Amino acid sequence: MNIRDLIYLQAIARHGHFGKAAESCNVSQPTLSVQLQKLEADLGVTLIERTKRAAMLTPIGQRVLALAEDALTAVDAIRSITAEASDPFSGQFRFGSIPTISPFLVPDVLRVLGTTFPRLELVFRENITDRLTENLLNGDLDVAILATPPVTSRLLAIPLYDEPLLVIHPIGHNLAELDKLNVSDLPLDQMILLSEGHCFRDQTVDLCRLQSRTTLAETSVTSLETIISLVAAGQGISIVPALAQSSGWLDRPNIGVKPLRSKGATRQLNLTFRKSSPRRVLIEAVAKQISGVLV
Amino acid sequence: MNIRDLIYLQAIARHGHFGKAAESCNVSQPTLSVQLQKLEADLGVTLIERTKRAAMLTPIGQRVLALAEDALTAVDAIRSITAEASDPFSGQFRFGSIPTISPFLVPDVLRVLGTTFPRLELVFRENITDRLTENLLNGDLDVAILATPPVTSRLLAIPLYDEPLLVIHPIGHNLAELDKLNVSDLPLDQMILLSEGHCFRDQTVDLCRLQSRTTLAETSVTSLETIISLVAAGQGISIVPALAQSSGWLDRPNIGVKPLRSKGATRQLNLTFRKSSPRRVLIEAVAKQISGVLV
DNA sequence: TATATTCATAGGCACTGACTATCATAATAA
DNA sequence: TTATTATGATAGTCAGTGCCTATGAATATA
Repeated sequence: MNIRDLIYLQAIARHGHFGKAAESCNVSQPTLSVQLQKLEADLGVTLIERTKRAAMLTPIGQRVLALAEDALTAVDAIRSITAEASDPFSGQFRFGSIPTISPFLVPDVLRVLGTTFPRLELVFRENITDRLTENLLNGDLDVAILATPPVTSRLLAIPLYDEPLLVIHPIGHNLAELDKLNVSDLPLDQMILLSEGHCFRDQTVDLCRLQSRTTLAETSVTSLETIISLVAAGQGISIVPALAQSSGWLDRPNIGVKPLRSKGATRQLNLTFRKSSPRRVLIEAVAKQISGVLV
Repeated sequence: MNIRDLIYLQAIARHGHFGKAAESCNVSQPTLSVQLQKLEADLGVTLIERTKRAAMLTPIGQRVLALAEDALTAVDAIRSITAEASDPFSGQFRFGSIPTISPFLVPDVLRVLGTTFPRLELVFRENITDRLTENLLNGDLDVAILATPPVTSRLLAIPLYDEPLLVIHPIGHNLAELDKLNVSDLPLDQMILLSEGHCFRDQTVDLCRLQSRTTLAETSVTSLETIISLVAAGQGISIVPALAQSSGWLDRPNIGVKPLRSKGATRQLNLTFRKSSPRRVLIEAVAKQISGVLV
């Protein structure tokens, strides 16, 4: 059986005439004649009763036609949804980002992508790097904005932004007197860190060459917002990504901000996606737009 | 697009693996690979995202698969109903007969056909010859039991029974004294006829060489049952088919029955059907069974 | 690094669907 | 009836397609 055969059957039934049906299908009459015979032989029943006057459906032919039209409806639907989806800038676009990026970036990204790609249906998901990586690999996400390079060769990353790191401290803190800060200047026992699982915690710890056990118990919290509040309350110092400042999160009365000058005191944001993704064109366009937001 | 392609898509989606999918379809892996590429090129979208680890559906691939499965369901249904219907002795069988035959014959015919062809779904319709002929020609009936030969070469007829005609008269009528009746013996002015449209009326009139106008007004009625009752009431005489007697319809106190000996005083019952009917085998078997009833 | 796995590609072959030309049969007109 | 027209079926031919085997490229795994 064949979709074409079903269309032929439908045409013959509609026209009641092989010649006219053939014309409507843009094929010759013998083609229809032969193909219908094959279909009937295949199914083992007579679908059309031929007369010199009219070609009419048998009872079983009517039932087959009804089902054939169901099938053809589904096939038409396939053609129609794929015709829409063949536009690379349409359809659902699922992207994720980590908690230390999303509050500073996602609102702008959603706005820009929404206007640049109006036919895209944007779906956003926030989670830690490991979860987002899983989502990427099993196809639940199209892209993720991460601050770490891909952990597997199945993923690719487009660099978005080399983000400086900042030290924040209470206004009265003695760091306030220094202009240019180095990691070696920091009183590491006063550092407030994010809890485990956050890649930004790992980066901070690596940078300071701390044993992660040293400060875990008392000073790890689950969000940058909490860290900022604690610093503002004079409970310690911390390192935060620069986007926090440009988003206005550090504009608090009791907080001092200093750039961190040490070598490697940046984190590289990138747009990560499956190497096998069929939406490469769209993803690269999206990366360009996000980079634009970050200028 | 092609039904086979949809099956391949389904298999790849299920197995997440071209090789296994190919095995399940009993084709080689390159076949699947090439065919899916063609399908994707045809539709203009990527349906499957290929990895060395797994072949997974894209979002549009999932939507296409859902519709493909709708189509395949309909196709399976076609295969299943045609497999059933490929038995020539199954399915709906629509037959008709004229009013001057059905009361004597159809009950027995229904019983015999029902037991001989248990998978047949019998549908019966009674009407006059002209209507039944229309029904035959437009495909609303498979066969009809008629007492006249086909009016068009598009219909064929299998002879069933050469039915004698009988004269009925009131017991006290002077015909009662004659043993063998001829048409010339009949007092034609006392004849009660069926109304126009009934072929049996036409046969009777032809036989008696009456002008149909002569007796129309007073003595035409719409059923044989009425005729028999009128004769029983002494209102006239009539000619009835022999089956009326074997069915016991003439077993009434005041009715005398005499065979009509004239040449051509019979009517030939036959099973009429479209020459183009695809159910020739079944129809011939049915004719045989009806003939059996008539012995 | 070597091996195994997986999907893609290339070349060859058989089958199928399409065409044109023609036939057989039936409906219609002369 | 006989001639004409119309319809579906058949025959022969050819191009396209689906399938195969053999092989390649890229990745995962030992």
